Amino acid sequence: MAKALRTKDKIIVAAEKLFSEHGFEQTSLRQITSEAEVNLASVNYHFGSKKALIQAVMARYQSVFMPALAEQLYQLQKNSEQVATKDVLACVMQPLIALRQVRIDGPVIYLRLLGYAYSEIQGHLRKYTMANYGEIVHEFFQLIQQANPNVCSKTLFWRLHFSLGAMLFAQTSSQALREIAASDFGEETQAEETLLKLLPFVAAGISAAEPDPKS
Amino acid sequence: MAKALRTKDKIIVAAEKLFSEHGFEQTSLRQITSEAEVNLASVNYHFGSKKALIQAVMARYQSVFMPALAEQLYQLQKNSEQVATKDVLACVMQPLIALRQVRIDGPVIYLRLLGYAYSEIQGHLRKYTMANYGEIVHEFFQLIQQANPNVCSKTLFWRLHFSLGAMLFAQTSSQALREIAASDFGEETQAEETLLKLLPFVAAGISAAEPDPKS
DNA sequence: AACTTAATTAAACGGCCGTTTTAAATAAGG
DNA sequence: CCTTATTTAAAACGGCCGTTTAATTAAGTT
Repeated sequence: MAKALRTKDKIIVAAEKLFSEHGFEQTSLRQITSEAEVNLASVNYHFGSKKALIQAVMARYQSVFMPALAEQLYQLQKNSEQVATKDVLACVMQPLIALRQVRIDGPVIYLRLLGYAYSEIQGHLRKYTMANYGEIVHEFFQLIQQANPNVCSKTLFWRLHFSLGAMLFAQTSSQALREIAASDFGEETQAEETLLKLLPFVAAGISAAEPDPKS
Repeated sequence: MAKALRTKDKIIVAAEKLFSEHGFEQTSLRQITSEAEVNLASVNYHFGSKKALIQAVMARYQSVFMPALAEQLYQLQKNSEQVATKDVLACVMQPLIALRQVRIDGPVIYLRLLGYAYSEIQGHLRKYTMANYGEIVHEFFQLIQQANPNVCSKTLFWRLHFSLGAMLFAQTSSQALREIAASDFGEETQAEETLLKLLPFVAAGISAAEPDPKS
């Protein structure tokens, strides 16, 4: 029984690493079981299928991140009458850091997984997220609207997805971009620094004045 | 000889469509040759390999887009002493529209191809682009710097890639997002409208004031 | 017209994929 | 200690992949 959990965990740990590095579909079960040093068939024994393994990996992070996000949003709307866009956005930082409890490099892993999940299994992840954590997502959106009363909801919807795209792209190609930045500007950029640079960018973009419709 | 060009073109047309819909690695040569109604082996005969086909597809669009972008940038810096961020960004619109001359839906196809190219073949596309059109990219960056003298170069580098990520993400998941937006807000969103919504977002993000380093 | 070159075709190659089946080893319960 | 599940292990399954081969057809040249 104790050994069994070991095997299952070894698969999860290896799968998270390889999925976050190469994406879901580009990672084969043979790569995962080789990295985990377990037998190929044990994946299907413990998880049923590759798709189920992917879901298990994602669910493990979502189940930690989403409740933590809900708590942050609750504290924000409780303690402040007038919320600012940057404060709502900042609510995602602590839950991200909380992912260290599932894995030391959990925050980075989760963001990269999210990026691949969005580009590879399109609507699937969104459907799962909305079904299980729809209220949290909805509350996040409401707070963003509250912070930007002069921007129409439809525009905010798009701008939030632009922001998501900026974050996921930056994370997915983070390593390559940081190398280029280092060779162009001489300074090293840390992975977490990227997220800090992102916040003012998306905060300004979300709150930008809507252009004249006659241009 | 006339028939030969037909086959080669039929492959290109089918490949562009399927690549832009499902990505490069997810699209098999058998899908392409089936869609094009040509023999499987003709891809390797006319292009040499799948990788060469991908490069041919991308090069066809880049060779139209990049010179057109260079012309726009030249006109901008020639006619205005003080350039604004939104004007530099607007320089990409006409070259995008010019892609209609390679295919009716060229602009959309090109952006989606770009998105997959960045996420799937990471450094490869960037290397190719810089080797062939490095000066144009560099001039674009210079104009952005010129328009934002108060933002340091390194920050602008990251913000431009955030912008690229926002655009590519919006295009890659454009169809799904537009469906969601339609069901949530009742109005249909056109594909081109998405790009217009993007401009003020990234313009504001790029020009955002840099935050205090002590936060 | 015959001949040379180019283009198309059908079939097969080796390789990796996710999954399943088989049997052996291990742990748990009576 | 023996029986019964549970877990690991190795091998094979069918399927799709990119690529190559060899034979056939079409086009171009003198």
